[in-house]
Amino acid sequence: MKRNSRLSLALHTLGHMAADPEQARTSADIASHAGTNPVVVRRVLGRLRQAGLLISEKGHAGGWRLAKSPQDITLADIYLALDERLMATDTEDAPLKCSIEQALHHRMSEVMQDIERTLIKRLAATTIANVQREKHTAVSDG
Amino acid sequence: MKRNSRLSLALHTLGHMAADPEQARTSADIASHAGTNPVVVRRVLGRLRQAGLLISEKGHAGGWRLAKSPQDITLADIYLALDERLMATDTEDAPLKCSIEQALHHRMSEVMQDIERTLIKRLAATTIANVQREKHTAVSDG
DNA sequence: ATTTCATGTAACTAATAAAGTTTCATTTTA
DNA sequence: TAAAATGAAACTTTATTAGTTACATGAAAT
Repeated sequence: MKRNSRLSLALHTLGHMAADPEQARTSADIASHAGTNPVVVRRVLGRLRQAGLLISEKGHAGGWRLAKSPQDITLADIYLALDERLMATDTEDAPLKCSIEQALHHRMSEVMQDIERTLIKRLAATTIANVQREKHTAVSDG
Repeated sequence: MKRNSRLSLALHTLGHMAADPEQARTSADIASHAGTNPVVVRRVLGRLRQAGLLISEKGHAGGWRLAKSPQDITLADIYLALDERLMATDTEDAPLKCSIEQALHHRMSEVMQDIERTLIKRLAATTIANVQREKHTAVSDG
């Protein structure tokens, strides 16, 4: 338990959905397939719904479905929807007393922010449909 | 408490040391300046010592000192010494059952690893002496 | 030698965050 | 109206990190 597994769960679920976009899936089904709990699934997928990636429907034939075509969902969308951040540290917030401290922190933050922008650009280049397709041929670099 | 503050403590301490490299500092002094505990300081600085960035000496006039010139210590050295990793997730390890899961995870891992390499390159471009110098003029972008 | 002052380290406690669980209200459809 | 699904609140469990206590070790000063 513990270590952030939201990204794992999201990738797993969206991967399956991209392979068969029409089929609605219940939290219970997803949970049992992913080896976790329906409430955990609803928590994670709820974030993806808020980001406009998924649709959920209550009631009898309800469940979860992609909100748009697999070609229109990128890894960046998923990353951003989960609100993950690189390197959770005090680097950004915190009071910061000395100017000496400030200088190094400021530089580190600059680089981190820049890297995160680059990461998002890179992730935006891959859709969940892309990866699906490549799976059937061979997995090459990007 | 909690949130990873090792990087903060390391940057703070090395920043001061870069400004006055000769002076040895005790864990107690560093801790009181940083608002934490001597044992916590020894834990964090111990990693920097293992990485060859610091020297510690026991006994009377003992304490902590830079192991090399400030110009030879980069932000990458610090980052690597602390063994921080971008995005702590299950992305890498974990068993991975379906091939569908594997495809997305693999792609995500590829991008993350590539980004981390880029990050380290970027961090390697700044030494703690650099930042110190810039502090006295003005803090500009890099 | 002995005292003093420092690190090194082990073991424990406290706080925090995420996962897992229970429970129930709400909504939709058969 | 009953059944099946999500939504969400409240709670427990687990894992990680910071903080603390205690003491062994080593080096220097007296």
